[in-house]
Amino acid sequence: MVEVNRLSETEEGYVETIHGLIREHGYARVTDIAYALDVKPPSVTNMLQKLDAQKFVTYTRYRGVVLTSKGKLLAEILEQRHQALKKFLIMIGVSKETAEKDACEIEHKINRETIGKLTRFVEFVQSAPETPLFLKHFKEFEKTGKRPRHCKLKKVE
Amino acid sequence: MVEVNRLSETEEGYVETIHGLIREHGYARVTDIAYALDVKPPSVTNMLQKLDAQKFVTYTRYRGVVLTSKGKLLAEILEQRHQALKKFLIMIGVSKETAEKDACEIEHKINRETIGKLTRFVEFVQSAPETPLFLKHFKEFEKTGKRPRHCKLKKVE
DNA sequence: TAACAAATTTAGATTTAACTAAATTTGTTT
DNA sequence: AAACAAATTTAGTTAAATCTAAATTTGTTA
Repeated sequence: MVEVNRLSETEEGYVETIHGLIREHGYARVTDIAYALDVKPPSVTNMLQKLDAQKFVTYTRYRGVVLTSKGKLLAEILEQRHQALKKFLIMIGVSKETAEKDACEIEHKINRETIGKLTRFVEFVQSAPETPLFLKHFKEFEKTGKRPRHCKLKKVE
Repeated sequence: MVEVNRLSETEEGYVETIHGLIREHGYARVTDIAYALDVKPPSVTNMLQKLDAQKFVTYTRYRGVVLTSKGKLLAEILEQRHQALKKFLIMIGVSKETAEKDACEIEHKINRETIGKLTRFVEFVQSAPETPLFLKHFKEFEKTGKRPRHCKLKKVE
């Protein structure tokens, strides 16, 4: 696994947003980054200069930004974290909107160990041939407040 | 459910720490808060003044701090969040140390909806008479990288 | 091509939460 | 009680990330 210097939460947010915009529109303008992050354009310019100094992006005044390979690597790691978190939250019944928001916040805070476990947990559940029983039971538990009567089960054959 | 003004992550951390120290030692000194949060004493004094202004604590110069009922309420909510998160992380195999650290970070970020689901999920799992199958299977999956062969199960009787 | 509008950048201010160094208060010890 | 050490507070600085207002650049349109 490759290491990338730890950035501030805010810096990571910019890298992620730039990555997302480029993926969706082919480019990332100052105005669009500002809109996506709900900040004003001067704040974006400021941060682009910082990220350029750290070689996460290549920034040319008045022209635009692209991610360096270092930036792309970081963006991909963040994307993976984001997806794992979001999938997990949706899995336990959090709404898509909240899952999206919370994944955004949490992904910058969480340790490698935790994100690793969570990723594998999501893989585990998603690799199941059908919705695992425990999730069905959890839904039931949520509705009724009661744990479904312990299902006595036995392996066939 | 009662509402408490949303504080900054930092402010919440102070309230929580003060609560913890009082619970454990009966009082919370500036020096101890500073040590617990890994900041210097002047930073603590500064924050105590802010938290007092917002009525989360009662602070008397040179004398000490106590939580107001508003502060206690917030601390209890944070404590619940913290415990739910920590339990969940430990449940999926994160080490106690990392679980503690990450719970600390995440608890200030997460939406009410998410923490609600997570809390109920933890309750659900912990109310099981024994370690649920899916957790055993997940452990297996972690070790071998493979999902345990779909266990064909059938209800007894 | 000159003028204009939109986008971007610069300059400088603000806020939050930290810090250091110096001053003050408290409590203990002689 | 005086002196001293430890704890706390004050004063003033710093850094990160934001903002507004004003200046600059770009690209389009008359």
